[in-house]
Amino acid sequence: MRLSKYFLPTLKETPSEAKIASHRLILRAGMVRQASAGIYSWLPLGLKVLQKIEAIVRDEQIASGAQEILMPTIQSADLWRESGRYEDYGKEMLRIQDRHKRDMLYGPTNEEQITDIVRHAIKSYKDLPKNLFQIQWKFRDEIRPRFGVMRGREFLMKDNYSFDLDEAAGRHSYNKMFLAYLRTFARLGLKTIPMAADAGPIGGDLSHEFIVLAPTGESEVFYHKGFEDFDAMGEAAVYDKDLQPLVDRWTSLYAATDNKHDAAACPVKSSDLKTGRGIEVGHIFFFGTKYSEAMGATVQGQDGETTPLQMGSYGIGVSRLVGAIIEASHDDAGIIWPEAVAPFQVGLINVRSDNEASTKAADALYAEFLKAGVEVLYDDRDERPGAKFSNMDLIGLPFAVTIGPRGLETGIAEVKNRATGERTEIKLSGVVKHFAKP
RNA sequence: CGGGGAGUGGCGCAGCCUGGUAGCGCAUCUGCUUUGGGAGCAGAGGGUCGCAAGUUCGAAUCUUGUCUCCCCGACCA
Repeated sequence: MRLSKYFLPTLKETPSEAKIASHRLILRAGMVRQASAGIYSWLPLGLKVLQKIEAIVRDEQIASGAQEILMPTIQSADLWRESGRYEDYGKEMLRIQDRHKRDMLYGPTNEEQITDIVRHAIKSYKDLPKNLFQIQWKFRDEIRPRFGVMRGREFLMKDNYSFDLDEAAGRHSYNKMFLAYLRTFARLGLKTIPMAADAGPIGGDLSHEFIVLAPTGESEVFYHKGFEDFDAMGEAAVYDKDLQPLVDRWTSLYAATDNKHDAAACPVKSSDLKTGRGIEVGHIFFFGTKYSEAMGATVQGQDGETTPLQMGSYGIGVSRLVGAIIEASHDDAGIIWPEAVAPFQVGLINVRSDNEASTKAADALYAEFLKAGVEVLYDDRDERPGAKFSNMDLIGLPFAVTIGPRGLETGIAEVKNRATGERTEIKLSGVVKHFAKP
């Protein structure tokens, strides 16, 4: 993409309302624009990142055996009356009426809806297990939205729901998601710690939160230093074996957020206890028959008996992850994207767009990048070098390739690693090869 | 929902106390000079001062109402 044609409204100055790094940076980098409190439009650069995160989340869901569906954002109040949550959910739920004065709502989550789908379609134990997921916009009318995209009212969420015949099978489904979440966040370049959690309004007795460690996270977290040696990517994606030992290992060490942590009662000796800051990006629940009983979602077992489905639900805050990743990875100059979610892999800078040789070389390199299938953002604008460098640092592409008359004298380009700041000189002929995926 | 703060050009702000018809920096446009870390000079365009009512000869400025946004707290993917 040529920057001269790209819609990328970056800001030199920081909007006054943004107090935390990720909020400041998504605005400055031209990724989003606030529409109203807690509601954002996604601009090209931001949407690209959102979609990359979405793709990884989707990939790991599918790898775990889940199947993708898409449910509506607007739901009927009647379904929620069946589960009793229409009354219980409170003001967080946005309630609306259609032209016939029917009560509707903008879904804050979809347990009722999925249960309705499944109870009509699944009648036999032979249809189980099933795990269905969607990546869909949700709306929760937060008392106080803040932190930009990290705590919006409208947000993109991956939610999925497992259905099993008995509790043991349900726990296996739960464990699958536990593993899938560890892998998902690791692929996104994040260090996460699972923590035992209250089930909250969704209900149930088995629940874990996944907390991303970020120096500017919203809550303080306490965890056993042993977590630092755990490697989520090392967990092979084998889902049909017994996953309990793996889950046990990841949950054997102490971890708690500040509202749960009691320094006096903490079982970990202080030399083993680490503190940091974190952001909740995922939450999984196993709640058994809470909804299936209330809504009559049952199957016949092998013995002919009718039993309610064992269910779990699992969420990942996809749009929140955009903010969380930035909180975990930025510096004074701007964002530092992990390669897996970077909107472009490489930024190409022509420092002297008035210089014929420089422009020719940069144009040629750009064409070569495109041909090699490397995602490249080419700053071909007639701007001063300083403006181009600063802008490139701000939007945080993993690598910046600089072409200018000075390097052309010896036939080299400068490649800068955004994360490390390291600069290397590479022969022009070898630049694209350096980035092309084999 | 409790407490605090702010709405003046795309962004950041001054002006308000003490009413007299709107200003600064950045950005934008034109021209010239410049060009390896957010250039310089000259010129130009752009504002119902959140909205509504009121006081007044006259309101960005005073009064009342209202809407929106932000920050701190309790709650949340």
